[in-house]
Amino acid sequence: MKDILADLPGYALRRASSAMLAEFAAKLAPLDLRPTEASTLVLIAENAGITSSALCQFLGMQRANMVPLVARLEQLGWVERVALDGRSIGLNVTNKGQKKCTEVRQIMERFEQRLIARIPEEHREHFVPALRALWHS
Amino acid sequence: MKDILADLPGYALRRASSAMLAEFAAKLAPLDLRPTEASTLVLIAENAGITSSALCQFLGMQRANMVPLVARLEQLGWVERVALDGRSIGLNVTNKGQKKCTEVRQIMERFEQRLIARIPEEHREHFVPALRALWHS
DNA sequence: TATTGTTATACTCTATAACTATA
DNA sequence: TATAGTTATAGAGTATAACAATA
Repeated sequence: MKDILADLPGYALRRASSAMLAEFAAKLAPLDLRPTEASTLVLIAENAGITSSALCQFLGMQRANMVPLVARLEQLGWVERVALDGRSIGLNVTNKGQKKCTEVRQIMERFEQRLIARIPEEHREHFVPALRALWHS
Repeated sequence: MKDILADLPGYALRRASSAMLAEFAAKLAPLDLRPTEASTLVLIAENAGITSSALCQFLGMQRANMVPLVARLEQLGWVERVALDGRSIGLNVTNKGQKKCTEVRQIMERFEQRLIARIPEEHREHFVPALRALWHS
């Protein structure tokens, strides 16, 4: 089998990313949270009162896609919305949500540590800088 | 804005991957091919007579998802199917498909070169090895 | 009995277009 | 006039379950 894709950085990037995302999703599944929901919850917790728009700008997604996402977190009682003015709505994590958030953070940290551990030591320090060079440009 | 995700390798991996994939998809769009279709076409070209199952095993996807993919390539007249026995079907790229494949390869190579160029020189050699460590385990 | 190809279905993430209410 | 939130819709990738036909 000719493996002409395996040496392509773009292809390796895609495969590694989807493998890691699937693993992360599996770890989150017991909490009934998708990766995007988990990231959103954690970001709201760290930035009390943030608006949906600011969140989207930061996460690099469209505002429209945040609507059902926040709606679900609100319905679960983990996030609450407070009108800032007649147009903007600040997001906060509830007490109940804080507990969930702690669990999420634990899973995230464990996951990230295991991910790093899998990268051979001599490549580790280069990993995030290389990724950020692609992401921020 | 507290940026607690930005330093997480898993998050950086996901952002970089989705950014690059979107860019790759945009480059392929004029050929009316999605990234997965392009990879499939190129792999068939390099492995004449390969079966759908083998292709899926290599690409890390489910057989079921290959069906509409190959069907489209066949309908476009770029791939043809030849029964190997009563059960397996070998895939080949047609002459018409070879021309498209050359275009795809050009776009892929240009894309990969630009991707590599964006990574600061001192991190470059570490990039694919780190990704492969995540992907193959 | 295991494998190949297939159908049907659903989930996750993401995008665009268009609308409304407000700043 | 630009922005925040929203609705509706679609597309791309992927997964599972179940099935028929064949090895």
